[in-house]
Amino acid sequence: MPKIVDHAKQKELVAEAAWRVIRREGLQHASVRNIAEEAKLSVGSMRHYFGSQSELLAYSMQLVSDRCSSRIRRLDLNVPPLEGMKKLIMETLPDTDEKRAESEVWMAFTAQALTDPSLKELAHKVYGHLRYMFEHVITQLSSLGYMSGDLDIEIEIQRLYALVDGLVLHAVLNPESYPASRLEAVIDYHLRSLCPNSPDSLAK
Amino acid sequence: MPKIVDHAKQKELVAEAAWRVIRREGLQHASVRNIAEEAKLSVGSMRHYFGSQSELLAYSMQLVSDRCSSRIRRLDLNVPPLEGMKKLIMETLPDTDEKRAESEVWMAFTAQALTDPSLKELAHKVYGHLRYMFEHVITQLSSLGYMSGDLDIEIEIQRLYALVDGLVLHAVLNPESYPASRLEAVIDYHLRSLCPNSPDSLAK
Amino acid sequence: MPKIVDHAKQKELVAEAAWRVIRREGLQHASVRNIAEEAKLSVGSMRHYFGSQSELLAYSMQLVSDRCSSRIRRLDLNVPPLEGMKKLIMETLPDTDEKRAESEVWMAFTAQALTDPSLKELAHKVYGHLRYMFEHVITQLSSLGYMSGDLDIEIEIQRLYALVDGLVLHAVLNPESYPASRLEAVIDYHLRSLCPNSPDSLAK
Amino acid sequence: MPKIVDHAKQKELVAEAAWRVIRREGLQHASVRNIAEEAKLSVGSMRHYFGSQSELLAYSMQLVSDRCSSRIRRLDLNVPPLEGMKKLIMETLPDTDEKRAESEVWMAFTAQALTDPSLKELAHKVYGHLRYMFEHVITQLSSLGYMSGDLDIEIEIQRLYALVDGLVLHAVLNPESYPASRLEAVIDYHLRSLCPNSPDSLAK
DNA sequence: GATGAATGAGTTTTCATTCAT
DNA sequence: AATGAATGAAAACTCATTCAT
Repeated sequence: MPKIVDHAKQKELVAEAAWRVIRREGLQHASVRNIAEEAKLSVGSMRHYFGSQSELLAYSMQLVSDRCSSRIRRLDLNVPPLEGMKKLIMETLPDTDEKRAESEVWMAFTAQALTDPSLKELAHKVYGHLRYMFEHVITQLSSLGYMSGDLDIEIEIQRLYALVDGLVLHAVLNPESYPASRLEAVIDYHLRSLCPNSPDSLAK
Repeated sequence: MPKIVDHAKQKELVAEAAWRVIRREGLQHASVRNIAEEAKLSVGSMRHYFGSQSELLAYSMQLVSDRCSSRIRRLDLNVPPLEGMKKLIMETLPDTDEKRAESEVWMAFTAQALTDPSLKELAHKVYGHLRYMFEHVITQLSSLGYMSGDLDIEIEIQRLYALVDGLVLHAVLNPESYPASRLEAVIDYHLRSLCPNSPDSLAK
Repeated sequence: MPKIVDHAKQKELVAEAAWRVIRREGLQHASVRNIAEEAKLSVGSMRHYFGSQSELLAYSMQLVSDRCSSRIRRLDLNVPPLEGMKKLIMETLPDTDEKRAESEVWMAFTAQALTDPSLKELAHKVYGHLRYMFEHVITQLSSLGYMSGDLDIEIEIQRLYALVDGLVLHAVLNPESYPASRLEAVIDYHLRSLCPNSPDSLAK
Repeated sequence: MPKIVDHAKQKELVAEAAWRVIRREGLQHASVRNIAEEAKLSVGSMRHYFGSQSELLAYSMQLVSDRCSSRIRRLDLNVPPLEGMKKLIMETLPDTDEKRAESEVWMAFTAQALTDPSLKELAHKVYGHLRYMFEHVITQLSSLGYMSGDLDIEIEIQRLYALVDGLVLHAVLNPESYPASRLEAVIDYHLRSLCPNSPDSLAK
C-alpha cells in the first residue's frame, strides 16, 4: 500500500511546515493558509490530509512527542546505570537545534493546551509518560542502592521532573545562557547529588 | 472639567478583565472585543486607556510581574534566614487561587513572548529579576554557612530557579496534583537538601 | 481543476466597479466593502484578485492610463500632420462620457497621489509619458516648419501640456461649459496659433 | 468685543492645522482627532469653533480662497498694464512655499468637491471669481489694443485660465521642475504671444 | 485527488459625535 | 468654556471552511 506511506509522509511534511511557522511567527499565526504556503501546498489539497485546523495542530503536537519517544527508544542503554538514566533525561532537553525546535513548539502547544481541551488531553497523556519515565529513573537509582536511604521517592520524582521542565523552559527562553554543556552540567550535578553511593561516576 | 476617572485604576480593571479572558479562553481569544465585553466597556472607550492591543497585553503581562513583586516587597522577613528564603520562593508558586491565576496568565504570555518581540523584552527583564532573587537566596544560604562547602553556586542557582519554574508549570497544568501543601513540601525538601548545616529547621 | 475564471478580466471588472464608486461617492468612499458591493462580489473573494486595498486602487489608477494609451495606439494617423497631432491631443480630453469618467477618476487619483507614495510613483510615470507625447507633438510641428522659428520649444511643451491638463480639470469640474465642441475649439485655436505656417488647416 | 477676534483667530489656527495635516497625510486623514492634535487642542474644545467636521473642512477650503483674494487685493497695480495683468496671474501660481502649500490644499479640496456637494458649491464660486479675473485680464489687454484684432476673446479667456490651472497642477505635482522662475517664464511667454502690439515689455 | 474561488465571520483600528463634569 | 470619557459604526484585513471544476 504505497499510497498510505505517501499519505503519512505528506502529513509529517505538513506538520513540520506547521512547526516552522509556529517557531517563526507563533501559534496564533499558524493558520491553515500560512502553513499551506510554508508547505508549498494549496489550501484545498491540505484538506486531503487534515480535515480541519484542529486536527492538523493536534497532529503537529503529537509529532513532537513521537519524535522524542522514538529517540528514546533508539537509545543504546548498554552503559552503566547512572549514565543510562542520564541519557534518558538528556533526550528531553534542548541540546541540539533539532531538539530546540521541538521544545519551542512543545512549549507553544503546552500553553495553548491550558485552554484548548483537544490539546489538553494530549498534554496530559504526554505528561503522564514523562512522569512515568522519571519515576523509572528514580526507582531504578533507588533500588540499585545509589541513593541514600531516607530520600522521599515521590518528592524526588517531582523534583527531577520539575527541574527538567524548568531547564527546558529556561533554555528555550534563553538559549545563549543554556548551551548543551550547561544543561548537561546541571543534570550531572543533580544526579550526583542524588546518588552519593553510586559506584559509577558521570565521566565528562 | 472632564469626567473624573481614575485612569490608573481603570487600566488595572481592564487588565484584570484580560486575565480572566486569557484564563478562560486563552491568549488567542484575548481580543479587544472580548476583553471589552468582559470589562463591560465599549471597544471604543478601551482605546482611551490602551492605544493598541499590544499595549494592553504588554500592560497585562507587566501587571502579573508587578503583583508578584509587590507581594514579595510586603513580606515580613523578620524570621530565621532559611524560613525567609523559603517565603521568598513560595511567593512565586501558585499556592492560592489568586497566584494560580497569575501563573496561568504568565505562562500564556511567556509562550507568546517566544515570537512576540514586545513581550520578549518584558519576559527577559522579569527573568533577570527572578534570577537575581534566586541568586540572592543561594548566596545568602551559602554565606551563612548553611550549605556544604563544595557546592557550585552557579549551578545551584540555575537548579533552584529551574525547579521553581518547573513546579509552576506542573502545578498550572495539573493543579489537582500540586496543592499548596505539595508545592511547599518540594521546596522544603530542596532547601533541606541544600542546607545540611542549617541550625534552623523548616517547621511545618 | 479549479473553477475557471478569467483572472485578468475579473480584475478589470472590479477596477471598473471601483471607478463607478469613485465617480459617485469619491475616493474616500472607495472602500473595499463598497467596491465589493458595486462589483456584486463578497469582500472576501475580492481578495483573490487584489491582496490589499492599495493594490486595488493602484490597479484602478493604472487602468485609466492603460485605457488612454490603448486608445492612442489604435489611432489612425494617416492624416495630415497637424490633424494627427490634434487627434493625439484630443484623446486625453474628456469629450465623451467614457473619457469623462476616466478623467474624473484620474483627477481623484492624482490628488490622492500628492500624499500617497504608491500612487505618486504611477502619477509621475504617467506624467512622464504624457510629457513625452506633448514633446513629440511640439518637435514634430517644429521640424515640419509649421511653427515660427523663434519659438521656445521647452516652453511650448509646458504650455501645451498645462493647457491640456487645465482643460481637463475645467471640463471635469464644469462639464456643461465644456462640451466636446468647446474642447476641440480651444485645441484647434491653440494649434493654429502655434502653426501660422502650416499648409494644412484644421477643417471643422 | 475681543472675544470675537480671538474666536476668529482661533478658527484660522485650526484651519491652518488642518492644512498641515492635509499636506502631510492627505484629506482622508484630516480627521477631527488628527487636526485637534496638530492644533494642540482637545477634541472637545474644537467643537466650540466648528460644529462638525464638514464645517471645519469647508472653512479650511474657504480660507485658501480668502488668502489668495486678499493677496490680490493688496497688490500694487500702479505699474504698466501688461505687468499689472501678469502680477494678477502670478498671485495664483505656487511660486513661494506659502502659495505652494495653498495650492496643494486647494487641489485636495477640488478633487473632493467633485463628489462632495458642500465643497462643490464653494469650488464653483471660486471658479467663477477666477474666471472673472481672467476675463478682466483678457478684456483689458484687448481694449488697450495690445492683442491682435482677430483673437477670440472667449477662447483666450479659457485658454489662459486652463494654462494657469494646468501650471498649478504641474507645479504641485512636480515642484522641482517648476521653480518660480519657470512659472514666471511660461506666463511671460504666453502674455507676450498674446500681446504682439504691447508697448510695454515684461522686463525680467 | 487537487485546486483555487467564494464566503461570512472574525480580527484590530480609526472615526465623528455626544455627553458628564 | 473646556476637557476627555464614552460609544457605535465603519474601516482594512485574515481566517477556516465549503464547493465547483
